[in-house]
Amino acid sequence: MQVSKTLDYAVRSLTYMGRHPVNRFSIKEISENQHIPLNYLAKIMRRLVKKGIVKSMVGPEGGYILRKPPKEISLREIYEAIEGEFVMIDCMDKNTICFLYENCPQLPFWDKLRLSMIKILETTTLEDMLNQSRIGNLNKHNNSVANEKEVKL
Amino acid sequence: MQVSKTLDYAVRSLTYMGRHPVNRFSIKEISENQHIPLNYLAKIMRRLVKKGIVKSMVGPEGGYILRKPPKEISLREIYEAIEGEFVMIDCMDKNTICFLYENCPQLPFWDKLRLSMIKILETTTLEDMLNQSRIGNLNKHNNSVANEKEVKL
DNA sequence: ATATTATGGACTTTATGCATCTATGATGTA
DNA sequence: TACATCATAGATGCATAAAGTCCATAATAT
Repeated sequence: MQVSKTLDYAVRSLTYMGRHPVNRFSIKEISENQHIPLNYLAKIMRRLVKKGIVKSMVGPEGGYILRKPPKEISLREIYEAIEGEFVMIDCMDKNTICFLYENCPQLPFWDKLRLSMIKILETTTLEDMLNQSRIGNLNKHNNSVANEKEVKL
Repeated sequence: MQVSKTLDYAVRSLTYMGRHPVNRFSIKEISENQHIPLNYLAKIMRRLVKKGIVKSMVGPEGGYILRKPPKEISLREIYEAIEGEFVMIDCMDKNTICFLYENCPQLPFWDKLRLSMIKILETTTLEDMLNQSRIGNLNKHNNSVANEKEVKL
C-alpha cells in the first residue's frame, strides 16, 4: 500500500515540467534535473504519452510537453497512467473463485477505502502540488521568478 | 498500494475468530477453515500476538483467543501488526537525504492521503466487518437486529 | 548528411512477498 | 513419568515483480 518509485518518478517529472508549462523537455534534461535513471525515465514517459498527459516530439528540438495545463491534470490520471486501474485487493483474478465469494467480510471496507482514495487522487491536480511546496509558496510571496528551483542539500 | 496476501490472511483469521469471540482456535483449525498455509499462518499469528491482538496458549488445548471484543479491535491495529507503521512513501530512509528535502511538491499530498486512510482504518472495527458481509446482513434482516450498515454492491 | 531525440522491445538485476521445513519449548492428560 | 499436542523461532527456498540497462530503429530539425 505504498507509492512505487516509478510513480514517484512520474510525479517528479510532471511537477518539474509543470513549472514551465509551455516549454519542451528532453528526457535527458528531466533525468538529470530530477535524478532519475535516463533509460528508465524513457519507459515512464511512454506511459504518460499513451495516457495523453504529455505529448512527444521526435528528433532534434524534440522532447515532451504537457498536453494540458497543470490545473487539468489530476493525480488520478497520473496514477492510472503508471499503475493502471486503482484496486486495493485482487481476489478472484487467478481464474479461481474465492471460497468467500459473495460473503467476504473485508471486501466492502477495502472498497470504501478505495473510493475514498480515488476521490482525493481525483481532486488533486498538478497545480495543487506546484503551489504546495514550501519554497514554491515562498516564491509566490516574494514575487520571484516562478522558474527558480531551490535545492537544498 | 495494495492489500498484501498476508494482511488478507490476518483479517480472515481474525474475522473467523470473531464469530465466536470466546473460543480458542488452533492454527490448524484456522488454517483449514480459511485456506491459509499452516506454517505461514503461524508466522502471521505471532505478529498478532506481539501486537496484543490475540493471546496464545501453548500445549494441548492451547491455541489463540482474541484479547479484546471485536468491537475494540480496529483495522488499523491489524494493519500495523502486519505491515508496521502506515506510510505511503519512504523517501529519506536510505541514509541519504533526498535532494527535494523540504521542498517536495508531492509529499503533502501523500500525507493527506495517508491521514485519510488511517482515519478509515482507525474507525473500522472487526465487529463492523462481521456485520458487513451479505449473508451477515441477511441474517440480521431476518432477526431484525439493529446496528446494520447497508452495503451497495 | 548528420546529429539529436523518442520508441519499442529484450534483457538483467535486485528485492521481497510468500511459503516451507525443522528443531525447540511449553503444557495438559493418561 | 511419558506422551501427544500445540505454539515459537529462525533458517531457507522460490517465484514474481519492481527497478534498471541496453540496443536497434525511426523521425526530424539544421
